[in-house]
Amino acid sequence: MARPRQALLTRERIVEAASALVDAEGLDALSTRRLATELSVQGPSLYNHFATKSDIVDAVADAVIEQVDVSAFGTFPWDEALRRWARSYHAVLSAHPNIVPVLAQGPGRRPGGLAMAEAVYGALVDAGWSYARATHIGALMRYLVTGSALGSFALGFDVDPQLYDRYPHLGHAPRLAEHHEAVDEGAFELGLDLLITGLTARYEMGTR
Amino acid sequence: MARPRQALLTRERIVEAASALVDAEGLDALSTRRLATELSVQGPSLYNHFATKSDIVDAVADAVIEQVDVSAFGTFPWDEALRRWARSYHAVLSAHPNIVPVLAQGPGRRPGGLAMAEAVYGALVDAGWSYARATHIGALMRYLVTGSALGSFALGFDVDPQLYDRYPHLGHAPRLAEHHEAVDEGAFELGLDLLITGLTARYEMGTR
DNA sequence: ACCTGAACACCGTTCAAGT
DNA sequence: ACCTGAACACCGTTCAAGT
Repeated sequence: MARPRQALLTRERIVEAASALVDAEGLDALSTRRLATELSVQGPSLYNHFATKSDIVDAVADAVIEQVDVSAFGTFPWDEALRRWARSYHAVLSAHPNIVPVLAQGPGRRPGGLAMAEAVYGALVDAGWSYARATHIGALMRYLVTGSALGSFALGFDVDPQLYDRYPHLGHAPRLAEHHEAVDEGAFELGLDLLITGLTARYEMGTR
Repeated sequence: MARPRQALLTRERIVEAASALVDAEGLDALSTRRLATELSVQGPSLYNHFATKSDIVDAVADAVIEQVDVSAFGTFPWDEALRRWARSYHAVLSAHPNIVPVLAQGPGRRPGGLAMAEAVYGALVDAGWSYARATHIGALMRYLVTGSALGSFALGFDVDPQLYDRYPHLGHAPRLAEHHEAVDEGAFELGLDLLITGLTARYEMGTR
């Protein structure tokens, strides 16, 4: 087969297959040859649609960010909007943890990432926050969300109980995994509440 | 050359060279062959000292964590200790950003990571925080520190000004890079202050 | 325009052979 | 015990050849 009259690949199909592969088996499992096999073509065919593998990864990352709901910024006061956006951002990234290392690097040139930054920053500035503080708040929210999505805290400890013999306070560590969702959610919600409550207090004091 | 009478390699020398390579050129530059070349041996020689490349990466990560100063937990009240530890943790990770994706996965079986967790968790529990809250606070601090060290917020935006024509609020984005240190530090310090202040308030209210 | 096979310069890891 | 060369099964990417 050389060129078929109907193209075998589209950017959309490639991104879909790549996303599924990353979600199912992780970033390391995404190789151009493996992805091509999944799409029933040969590796080099992908280069007719993307210039590099990195561009494919970026497209996967942006498809995830586009799922984040920023609509609250149009309909709620800044603090409630921030809370709703952060929860959506957190939920989306927690559903796709394998791509988080890419998202944690920032929006770069990705349209979805830039659109999200525009919505957040615009809403904060419109609410009266200084440019500097609006930037800090946007950064801080990204730190919290990517930091929590990047690695489950509760699953970050090896389950071998014997490992903790030398650490008197860590006896419960190997059993954290059993309720890791509650632990990770609890930590995120605590952080979100502390940040928003603290920001609201400062806002009302006029230190914006 | 077969076996020399004095071993050419030690685990220490391998970790040192690997750390230097990761710091200078990033995790992707760390290949067994490249690392071996740096040490004037052949690739397979490394396997006499480490079982897998992953074990080498873990050793590099733990060498970084061991630099974090946890001594404040013995000498200061929990809130001040938390603040001092977090700043040290942040400074160390910011000095070695390329290894942060590994650290963000948790301590696993790494002794340095476990020792740090022991110090933090122990101090919080001793101060009167519940097991659940102590876990949440430890998680939260890791989220903030790894999230901020993983990718500079200010450097996460492409510098091409034309890119921002469609985003009315992001006109300053390409110039964030000029003062990225101040921006990233400001966001981290804001976050740290909001978290500790909020935790202190809850502690004093008795909700531990 | 778009897919292919062949090729290049890489990977991590195994293993028998050497001292 | 520890280093080596050869080998295996992989990588990302280029490119001329095909329709």
